[in-house]
Amino acid sequence: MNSAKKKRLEANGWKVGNTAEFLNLSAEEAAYIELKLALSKGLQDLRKSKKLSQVDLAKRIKSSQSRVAKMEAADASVTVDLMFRSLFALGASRKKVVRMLVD
Amino acid sequence: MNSAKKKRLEANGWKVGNTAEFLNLSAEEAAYIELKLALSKGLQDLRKSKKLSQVDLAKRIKSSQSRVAKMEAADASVTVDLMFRSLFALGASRKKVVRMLVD
DNA sequence: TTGATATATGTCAAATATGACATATATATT
DNA sequence: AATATATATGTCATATTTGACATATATCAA
Repeated sequence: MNSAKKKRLEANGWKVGNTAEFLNLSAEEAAYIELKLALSKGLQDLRKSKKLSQVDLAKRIKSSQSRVAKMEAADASVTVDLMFRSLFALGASRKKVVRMLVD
Repeated sequence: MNSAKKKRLEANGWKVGNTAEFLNLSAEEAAYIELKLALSKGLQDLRKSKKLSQVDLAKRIKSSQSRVAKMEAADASVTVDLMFRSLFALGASRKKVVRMLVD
């Protein structure tokens, strides 16, 4: 957004900011959520590339289909811990996982 | 280790393998532990570079000195979740954290 | 449409991680 | 050596995460 449009919007009573500001997220919270999103995307991509259903993956990691769905949705109830473990269980190397995390 | 030495040791009843095998770690477990180790090192380095004590960091992340010590020791009782959060709380960007994870 | 298969969402008891605390052991500084 | 300050380690009640389950909603083929 250019500066002129920003000023115009602000003059009309709009607060202009990024997504984090909109959601009232601190920098830490935003970074954590971004991390989760990157992991959830990476996990889904990897699962699909292996032609596995969520049920298949759930069996492999000794979890349940619903939890896999939640991981892929970056649900607030799942930790990045479980997501890393799942990626490793799918055979992803650390290098590969790191590559998922760099923009 | 070369093949000849390996055979010699095996002839004497030694099992020859890498650290993961020695500790009976699966590839996933090994990757997870390596991740933790990288994070614990990165966390300690960052904290020290900011001249903060474990107590200082604990206050910032609303935890306790003992838990910070455990994070830096990659203790089994701490999750990588808390470690990522702590790094972000110290102002580390995702990019910076990722750099900690690439060997 | 109907049935089959995959994924999403809500709930909950059980499992695990957490901060707090006590206390041991380092590591300075005097 | 003595004192102060930092870090390590063990324990525990409480909080959070977990797998499991039920059930809703897609997605796709016949």
